[in-house]
Amino acid sequence: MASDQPTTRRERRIAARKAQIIDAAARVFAEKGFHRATTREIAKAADVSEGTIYNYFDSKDDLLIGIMTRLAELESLNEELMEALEDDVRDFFIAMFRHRMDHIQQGQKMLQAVLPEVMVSPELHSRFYQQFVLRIATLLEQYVQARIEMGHIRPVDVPLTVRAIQGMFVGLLVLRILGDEPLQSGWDNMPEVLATLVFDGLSPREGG
Amino acid sequence: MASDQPTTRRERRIAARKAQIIDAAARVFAEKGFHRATTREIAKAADVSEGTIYNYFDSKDDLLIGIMTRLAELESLNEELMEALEDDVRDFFIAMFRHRMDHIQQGQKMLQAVLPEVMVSPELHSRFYQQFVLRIATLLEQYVQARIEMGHIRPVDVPLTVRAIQGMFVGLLVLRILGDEPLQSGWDNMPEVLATLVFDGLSPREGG
Amino acid sequence: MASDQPTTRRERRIAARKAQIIDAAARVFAEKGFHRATTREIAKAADVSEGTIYNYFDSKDDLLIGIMTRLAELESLNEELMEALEDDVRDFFIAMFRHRMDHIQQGQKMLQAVLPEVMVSPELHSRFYQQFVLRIATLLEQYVQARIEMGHIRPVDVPLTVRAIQGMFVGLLVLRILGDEPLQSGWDNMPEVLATLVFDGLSPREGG
Amino acid sequence: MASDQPTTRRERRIAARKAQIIDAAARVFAEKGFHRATTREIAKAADVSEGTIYNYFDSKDDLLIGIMTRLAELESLNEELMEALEDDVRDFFIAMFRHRMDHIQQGQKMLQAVLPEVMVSPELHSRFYQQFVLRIATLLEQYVQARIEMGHIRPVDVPLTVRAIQGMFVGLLVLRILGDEPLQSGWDNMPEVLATLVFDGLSPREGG
DNA sequence: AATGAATGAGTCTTCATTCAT
DNA sequence: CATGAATGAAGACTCATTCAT
Repeated sequence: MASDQPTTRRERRIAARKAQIIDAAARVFAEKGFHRATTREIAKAADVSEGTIYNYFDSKDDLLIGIMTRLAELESLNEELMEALEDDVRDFFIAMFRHRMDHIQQGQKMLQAVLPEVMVSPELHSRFYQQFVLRIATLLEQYVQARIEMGHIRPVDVPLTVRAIQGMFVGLLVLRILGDEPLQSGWDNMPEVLATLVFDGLSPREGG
Repeated sequence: MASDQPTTRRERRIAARKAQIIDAAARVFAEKGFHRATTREIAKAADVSEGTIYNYFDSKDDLLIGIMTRLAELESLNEELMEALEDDVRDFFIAMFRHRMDHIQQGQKMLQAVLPEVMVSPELHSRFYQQFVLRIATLLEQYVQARIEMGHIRPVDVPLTVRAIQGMFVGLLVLRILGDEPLQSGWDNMPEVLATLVFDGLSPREGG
Repeated sequence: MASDQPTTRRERRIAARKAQIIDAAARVFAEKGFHRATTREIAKAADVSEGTIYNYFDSKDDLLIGIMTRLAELESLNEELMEALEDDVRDFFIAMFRHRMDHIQQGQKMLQAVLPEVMVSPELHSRFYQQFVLRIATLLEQYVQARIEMGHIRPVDVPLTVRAIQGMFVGLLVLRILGDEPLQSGWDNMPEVLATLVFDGLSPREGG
Repeated sequence: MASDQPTTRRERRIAARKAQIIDAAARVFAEKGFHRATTREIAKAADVSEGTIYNYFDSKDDLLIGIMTRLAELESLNEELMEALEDDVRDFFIAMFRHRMDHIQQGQKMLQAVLPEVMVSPELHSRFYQQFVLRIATLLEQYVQARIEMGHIRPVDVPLTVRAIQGMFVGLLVLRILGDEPLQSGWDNMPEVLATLVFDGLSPREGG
């Protein structure tokens, strides 16, 4: 399913270098922002020369694309979560929430590097939106729609409800970036809190 | 009630100029991002010279602060919403949601200008966080806590639940910036959707 | 002898304003240097508006010319010193030295404002040189030449010797500007020291 | 004897580039003055790009510091002159005068670049004063004091006398910068003239 | 005659990108 | 492939000067 497993020694070396540079870039971008980060800093953080960066990436912008691509590879929503699809609705939500929270936590550096720039650059809007928002939104819409029809979820405006949930993740990421303390220390409890908030709201009234 | 009504002719002229420049800056920042926006563009958008900008603001950074300050002035959460405090819980939430959605819509340009930069500049983190997140969060926490004690809201982890709700607003703003279509066209219906999602989740089970 | 004694009330007012502005300019130039001094600062120091400066002077450069002119007016070498011309040679030198040292002390602000800029701007070179160096040099040359012929001064290379003496004054001004402490506190004794040095020489009196 | 001989190829290349840029800067500063000189001009004069300048110097100000440092390196007062210390007093003075005059002539561009700015910038005052004035002054004071005690020099106010001599050099540099013609053409004769003036004095030999 | 807001040309400085070694 | 010095375009900011009030 993954497109190109690097097989040859050469390909593996190249992939490793790219990863090394992307990691450094993500770290520096996250810390100082895309524009305040200089290629010099990134080179130093990656422990290579500035010139080397340009042997692997076309431009500074391309580094950002690289981070997004890397981030997308880490997205394994499908496999892990698909298994929970058949679970009880509530359990599925908890699983999904946990999955997203973990994902945000792991990828925070990269998301923090990418998100602000994405919000600002129309050319990146759709790339990011498609890659990270729409795919999940579509999936969720299908799921919710199906469960509504099965009577497991109260009838709601599906697209908007899904946006609200999606938005919550994005917003929690932003609050995290802004350094919100309760969120920081309570992060691990969020899946349950969200499940209670969202799911009990979605579930049909007891005794209905 | 407003602290300093500019009274003299001179003060009014200065305030007008500042507003004129801030509006232009917000527009340009929103469109191209803080760093890609040039002072020349802002000057042109404001129909003044570059030099004039610096007669009213210390630096480009200061323009951003100016936008935040302006945004904060538009915050009138208290007055309008306080009246709804005694309403039925559900009605209050709808009122609040509507209020926030309107606010986001009106201030989108400015928020779009400010938010990405705020996420990226540690010095701005706390300023923005205190001004736009924490104040509302604190208010909501108090409200929710009180209503829990009155039995109008199910016992929940108050701080985290409030973060989830706050996050939703922030996240919806981000999705809006990213150009999400369903959100765009369904924006006016969001208050009800959110109320259903969030409130019915908070309300104690019927017959409980 | 002075060209235009301002007689009418109007002329006196104008002259007063010019003096007020020139004083301020000299102070600010002396403190921060011509280029680092802004017209705004000068205006503030003169307690007028920036615009007013331009009602009395054509440009910032013109202010410098104004200071030089003012400085030249203070030069009254002739009158006071001419009386000493017939004195004993040694007494004349002491009188002259004292006169120059006083002059430097009084006009330091203005000289400090003017000299560095004069050294740097070829257009000002000759103006300053003619006004403040050559006139005195010529006078001294004539005096020394005459006294040599009278046997009161040892035969020397007159032009170069006079340059050396002139240079001493200029150089002492520079050292003063640089903040040399012994010079500062011993300034009043300099005339005698210089007279001993220049007139008697360092070598012990023969047969003394 | 010089502290750090650049040994590696890299160090030599860097030192050469710095020298190349400093020379250009000194030329341009001397001609137009520090503030009227643009980095663009300096770059052109040094035959490098503007950016390259900043690879070797932190700022335009730093170029001035660089010139001063370079100038200080050329100061070899000690070695060459120390040998003359034991000479006849008159011969020592001639040697010193010749040394200083040569030094001024060689370093005129750099001095002309540095001196006016030094007079104007309090931060540079002491740096220059210590480096170029005080060191020599102290040396001279010691010498004169010793010779007075040996009876080779008439008892005088040592610090002030030394200032007068120091001032003469500085002043002659200034007159040279101002384009004084007799000085220009007679420069090579100045050491003898100065020696006669300072050491013998103007007064005719008693009993001569 | 005085004011001071508006102007915009001019400058230092940064930094992504290139390329000779 | 790696390097890092060189490049120069671009941009924030300053400030002498003007002019409407």
